[in-house]
Amino acid sequence: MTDPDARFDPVCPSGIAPIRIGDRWTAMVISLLAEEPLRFSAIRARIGPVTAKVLTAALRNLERDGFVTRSEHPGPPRSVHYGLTGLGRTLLPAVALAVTWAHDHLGAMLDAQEAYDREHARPGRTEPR
Amino acid sequence: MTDPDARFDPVCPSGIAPIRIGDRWTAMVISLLAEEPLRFSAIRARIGPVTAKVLTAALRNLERDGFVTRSEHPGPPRSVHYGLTGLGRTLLPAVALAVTWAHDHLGAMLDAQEAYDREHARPGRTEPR
DNA sequence: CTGTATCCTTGTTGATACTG
DNA sequence: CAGTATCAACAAGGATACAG
Repeated sequence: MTDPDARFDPVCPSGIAPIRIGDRWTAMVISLLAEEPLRFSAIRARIGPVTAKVLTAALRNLERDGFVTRSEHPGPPRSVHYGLTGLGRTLLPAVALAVTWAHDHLGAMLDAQEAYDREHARPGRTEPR
Repeated sequence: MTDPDARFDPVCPSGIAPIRIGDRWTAMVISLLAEEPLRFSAIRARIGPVTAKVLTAALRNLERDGFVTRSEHPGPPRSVHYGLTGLGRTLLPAVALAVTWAHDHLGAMLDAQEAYDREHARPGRTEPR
């Protein structure tokens, strides 16, 4: 909330969390737009490593589902603003729950995975990979 | 709760809902096991159209994540029982939220999609596809 | 600046056949 | 009964180049 740019990892740090909202970038976009409407380049800058093509696809799906609005402001240079709709806001509790779950239980899940892998990776051999 | 077999569609009716828990069958499996531990064939019968391979993969992932336990009872015929762990139960609120969201807002989302498709499908031509 | 057009890699889901 | 082994089909995600 204090950084102007590129911070992020609340939900699905690389997609490891079991609770997902839409595709890979949907939850982040919804989180960002919940605070304030943003233009394409602002969203992209804050999310970080996402190509224009993929972010465009995510925003198109969001728009098609009725979760975000898209408004063009002619230029040049032109700008396109995206904002959350009321329907889009109904997803915020789900995003919040995903974040809370990850905060509370992701570590336990990762530990369980490690234990499982240790136990099921060729019994008798201690070297992983 | 009264049917012994094959009923289902609470979460992700075909994967259209935007909130997903794990892979395609994870939410259903968790919902089923929340009521009572079940054996492989029972899970499969209740879910319906899922192949043994895919259900096995889902259960393996669930086990690896520490969400379900797997206990073998030698036969023949043998049986393998699956049950929810405490960590697995932490996902129940997420499943419940997904079901509630779908109940409350899936219709609006579907309507938005229809409207979007109607508007963006070749303006001037009324024929879809 | 805000995308679109290709091409490519990877992951997910499933059908089918077979095994302890 | 409870899986495993293969093979096939498809969608998601991304790199790169280009366009309005």
